[in-house]
Amino acid sequence: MPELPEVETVRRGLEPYVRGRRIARVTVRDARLRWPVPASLAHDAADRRIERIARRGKYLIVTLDSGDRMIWHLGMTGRLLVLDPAQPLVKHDHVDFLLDGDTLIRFHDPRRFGAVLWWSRDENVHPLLAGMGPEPFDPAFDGDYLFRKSRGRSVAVKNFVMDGHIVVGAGNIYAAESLFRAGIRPTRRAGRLTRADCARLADRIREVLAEAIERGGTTLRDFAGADGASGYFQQELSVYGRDGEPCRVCGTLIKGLVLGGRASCYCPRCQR
DNA sequence: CTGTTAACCTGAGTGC
DNA sequence: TGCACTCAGGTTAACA
Repeated sequence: MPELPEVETVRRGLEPYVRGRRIARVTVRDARLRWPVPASLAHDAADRRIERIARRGKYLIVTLDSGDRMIWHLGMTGRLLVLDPAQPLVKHDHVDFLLDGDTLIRFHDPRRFGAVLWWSRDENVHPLLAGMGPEPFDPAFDGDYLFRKSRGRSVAVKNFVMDGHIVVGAGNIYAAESLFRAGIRPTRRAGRLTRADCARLADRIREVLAEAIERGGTTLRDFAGADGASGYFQQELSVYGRDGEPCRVCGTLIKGLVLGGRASCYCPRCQR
């Protein structure tokens, strides 16, 4: 479910509720997530104060006053909701963070592709975050960067853009949408992009992600912000999930195909 | 190194 | 109503 805009929406929703708050109790009901929730996490996080919550790619990083951090990831179906502590449990409510006794942050994840991990202050870099590409809004991410990185690469540009080693945060939806706006077919080999293509693509990736954040993300099925509200960017989608429907720009039927094992859509006329 | 595929897991939707 | 089947927003392990 969540790509960068959805994770950022959750981060912004959580921030006012968690910043400066003390963790009274952590309850792990099911530790079997993408990686097991460390057995010591509940004890180690208890009584710590949350200094801030940041985002790196699709990971949320919760810094504690001890200097240790937690890494939260939503996988495909994860939710992090701010709730009243009396909120009844439902299926797939795997981890609770009770703050100062009156605010509950609840991690809910049917498919369990998400993660709740510990990042010790003794570890400078966490293995999951090492080797990640730049943030799309980092000045280091621009057309020149994309051009350099794509030289000699035969992979389809859509898979290239979704590769977290190249740039973080663009998943299946926003990769498709960025390529539409840039007028580039998802099947084009990355190494065949011109300098101008790369400049346009970098700009459109940033643009699409920024607009989606403004709309509170894209809700297709599962996604909800920390307050449980849906996003609205799905109304703005030009190609994702529109296989067989007319292009909003030229009327040509949107084409679907599978790239790197993922469903992809593009307009055969607008994208070359 | 690059590139491709399957795998992890559950639920929703479709067609018979 | 039930069953078999497909697909889903992410990521990585295993392979050629």
